[in-house]
Amino acid sequence: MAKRKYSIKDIANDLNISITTVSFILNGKARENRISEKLTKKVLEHVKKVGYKPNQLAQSLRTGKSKIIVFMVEDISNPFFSNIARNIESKALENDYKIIYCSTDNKKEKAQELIRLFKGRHADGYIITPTEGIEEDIKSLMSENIPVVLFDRFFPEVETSHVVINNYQASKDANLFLIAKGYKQIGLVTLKSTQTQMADRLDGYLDALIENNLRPLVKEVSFDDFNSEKVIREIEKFIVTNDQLDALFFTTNYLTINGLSAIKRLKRKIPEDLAVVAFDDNILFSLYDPSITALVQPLDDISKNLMDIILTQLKGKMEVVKKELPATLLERSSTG
Amino acid sequence: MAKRKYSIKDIANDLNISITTVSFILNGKARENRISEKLTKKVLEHVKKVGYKPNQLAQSLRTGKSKIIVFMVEDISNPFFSNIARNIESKALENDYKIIYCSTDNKKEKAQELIRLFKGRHADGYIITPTEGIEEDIKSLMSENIPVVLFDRFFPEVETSHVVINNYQASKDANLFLIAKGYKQIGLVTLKSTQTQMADRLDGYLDALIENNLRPLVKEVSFDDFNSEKVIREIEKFIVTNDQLDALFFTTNYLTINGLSAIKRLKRKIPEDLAVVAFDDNILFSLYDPSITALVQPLDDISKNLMDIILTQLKGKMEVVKKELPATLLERSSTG
DNA sequence: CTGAAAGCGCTTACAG
DNA sequence: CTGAAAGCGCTTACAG
Repeated sequence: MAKRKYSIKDIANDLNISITTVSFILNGKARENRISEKLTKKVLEHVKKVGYKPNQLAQSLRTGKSKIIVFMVEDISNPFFSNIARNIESKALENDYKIIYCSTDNKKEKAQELIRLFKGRHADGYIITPTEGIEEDIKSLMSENIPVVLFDRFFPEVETSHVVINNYQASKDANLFLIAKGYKQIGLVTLKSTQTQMADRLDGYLDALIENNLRPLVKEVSFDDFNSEKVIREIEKFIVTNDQLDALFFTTNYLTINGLSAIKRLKRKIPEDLAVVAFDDNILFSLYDPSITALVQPLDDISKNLMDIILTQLKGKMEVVKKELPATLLERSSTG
Repeated sequence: MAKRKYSIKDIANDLNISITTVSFILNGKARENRISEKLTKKVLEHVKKVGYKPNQLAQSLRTGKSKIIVFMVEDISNPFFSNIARNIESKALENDYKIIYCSTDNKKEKAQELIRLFKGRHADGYIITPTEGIEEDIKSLMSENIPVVLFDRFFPEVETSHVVINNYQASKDANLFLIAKGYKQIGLVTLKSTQTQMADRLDGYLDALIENNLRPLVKEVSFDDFNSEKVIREIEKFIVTNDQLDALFFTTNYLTINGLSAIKRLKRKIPEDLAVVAFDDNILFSLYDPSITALVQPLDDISKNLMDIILTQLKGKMEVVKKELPATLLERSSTG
């Protein structure tokens, strides 16, 4: 096993001072404890020379802080989440925090179990895409003054920090864009979900159509059926049974991908037979033939805001910050 | 802050026994310390009733184990890695381990810094896609008896457990397949790299061509230039200056994606003008028009083997296990 | 200016 | 069968 590590005690011994003094100096409390500049410098130099690193475990046990931030998302293998993961990881490391990730599969039970698990492990903070039904778990974290930031979606009735997209406006704008292009029968393919992001995307779509006296046509795919083949068939059926459709708006990445499969199988031409707009971008959409018009989420900006908020809270400023960032409509070839 | 947690001491108090006894029972050492069945049962029931969970931090400090496995990959936002991440995460959790991930960007310095960081944090084990030049760091971990498993690539001269793909054979087979299909001028687009996986893919290609008296034509994109636009242009140039090419074999996911962009810009038809085979699959390849023939890596199998090996080592059996798994050629439309 | 000592919550060698 | 005690490596209130 690893050799016994060089500890604060060894430093104290080497320098013939007490560990208290070493600890104060290491924690930047030399001044307030009126330790001489000379001694401070001497200790710091020695520490550097021997390459001493405090034992994080012991610090954690003593201070109750683990220097761990939990990044709990729906599915880490979804590029939207893994790209954000990538961004926050480096920022966390810079600030001496580690990120532990986990995937909930959007299942309430799994989310609750994970929160319980990490509470037991004294995680210092949480960045979460909440599943439905975990309001109480979030509240309980907050009542213990543990930093929490939600993203992608949130609970309107729970006062939490969050970073989301202007789902309503983005969705509405995308549909107004389709309408302006002359499309008259725009179908919506979305997930059966009461979560804010989905509700807002639906509302944006509905309002755009209603304001223009167009008839909404909504296909809700249920999340439990999240099996590609099944989803593809559901979308195929939706298209076939609504022959008047001339455009489709998909509310997520995955739905779009499955929708493209469906359209391909039905041999419908994009955009001649059917225009397509996707919520959320994907490398596939830029390379697809034709390329797919998409609402692009600002990944860097989302990541930056998430980390800013959680780091501020970790420093003890427990204010609630709510950010709504704009998605950008990137017009490509799938919309005529 | 969080209320003081219910500790082993409280249990001992509640039940009027010593913490030693509680600890033995909790750690399944009741039998060997000849603690009565009756008492054992009583303690276990009480523990369950009050919902006591041992403080992992204290256990870690005492035992020197952190229950953390580091998952250090090239880039967690690459779907190949995030899919494996997803798989190993659940298995780790089942076994009471957490996964901390980090991305090296394939940079030696970043990899070394991260290993140093996590050694300081007493990570229990490491799953790593090594960058070039970190042989000594890997050796140093192993010399301290810390479990390490490499994957995707490894150092032939360092005796480490690893899980890789049969890169040579897969690459050779894919090219033999192209040759059997009648392609005569097969170009290779690969990364400038001395790492095993790249070297083997190159060798497989070379042998397939040479055995069939065909002339190899290799384009090496340098990794530092890993900027999409630049890569696309390099590939465009490669295609244009080698007009006799009738097929391209790409050695990675990203190279293929950029290659498809290049081919599209040049308005070459796949497979009529140029056949395409990709090493590693991607959702894009199945939906692309035409769909792209790919060497599919067995993600589940890779993940399973990685976890099996590391968990065995974590249990103390420090044997070196080397796994080479087969990639499967999935024939689609891009190869005629 | 500086140090001895308590304590975070565990595990385990030792003693009985 | 069971318990008192040391110790993992820190931080910090208290005392001088």
